[in-house]
Amino acid sequence: MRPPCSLRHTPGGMIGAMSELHDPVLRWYADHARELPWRGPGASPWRVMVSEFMLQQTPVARVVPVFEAWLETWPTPADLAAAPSGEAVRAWGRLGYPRRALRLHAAATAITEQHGGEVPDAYADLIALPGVGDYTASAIASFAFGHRHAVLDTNVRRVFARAVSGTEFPGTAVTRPERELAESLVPDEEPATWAIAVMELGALVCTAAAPRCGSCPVQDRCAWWAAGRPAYDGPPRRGQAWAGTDRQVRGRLMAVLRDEPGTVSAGRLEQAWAEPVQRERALASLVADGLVVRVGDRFALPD
DNA sequence: AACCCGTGGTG
DNA sequence: TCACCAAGGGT
Repeated sequence: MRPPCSLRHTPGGMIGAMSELHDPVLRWYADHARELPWRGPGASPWRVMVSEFMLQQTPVARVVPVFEAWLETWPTPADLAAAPSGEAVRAWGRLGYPRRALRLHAAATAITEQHGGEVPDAYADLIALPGVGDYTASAIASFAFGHRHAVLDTNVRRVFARAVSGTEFPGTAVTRPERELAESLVPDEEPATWAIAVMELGALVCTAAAPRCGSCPVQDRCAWWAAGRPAYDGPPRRGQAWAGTDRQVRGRLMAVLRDEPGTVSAGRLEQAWAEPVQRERALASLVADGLVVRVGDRFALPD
């Protein structure tokens, strides 16, 4: 039997609800964990790191094929660092937010130059890398190296919001009590398994839109369920405008550049978006981001 | 703190 | 159908 949950920290005085979560969640995970190419004993820290970059705001199903091809092409950080950043952007394909590809390339360069080509295991070294924030640093330190960290992603935050706090969704930003709760729940033994188990539960059962409470291992311990699944009552959560935004235009332009092996004429970009003011603004922002370079009167992905 | 950054699946 | 949202990070 696992020892009872640590009671060192008791935010909110919710010890009872907290300490009962571990065993059912871990048992559920043992039976329902997906086999993913960045999991398992064969998963190198680099594989974990690449997967975490790709999974930032992008669903698992879309990541898997790109991930496989990526690791085939660049099996180590040094391999990626040796390639032109534009090739990383091209290989990123349609995962979205292509600045992530640029940041992953920059992180690989930093790892090659400053860490002997090995993904660092310390949170402080990880979060210093481009494109690595609190979540990604915690995830790599935990999943790749087994370190004890609270891994707070959108899934984990939602599970704790419901099971412990009794609200349908967490707040916009991570609060101090929320972080302390998450940290208090991380077990001393196999903390990475706990982190990934809660995340998986949020991804497969305690989902945002249509939670499968009938299949949930902690339904009988869930504060939100006990309260009758009350509807979200917090501040309105901002939507993500799309049609007509610069993001849409940038996406159009990047799609053209990805699909061309060499340079692209200005005329070809005009076909992607007719309205000149917004097109030029978007193109300028792509150049400023380093996603596009001007080559004479033509355009291309960077070297 | 609020806003920006892609893309596509889904209920 | 269309609003919602997905293993966030940077500014």
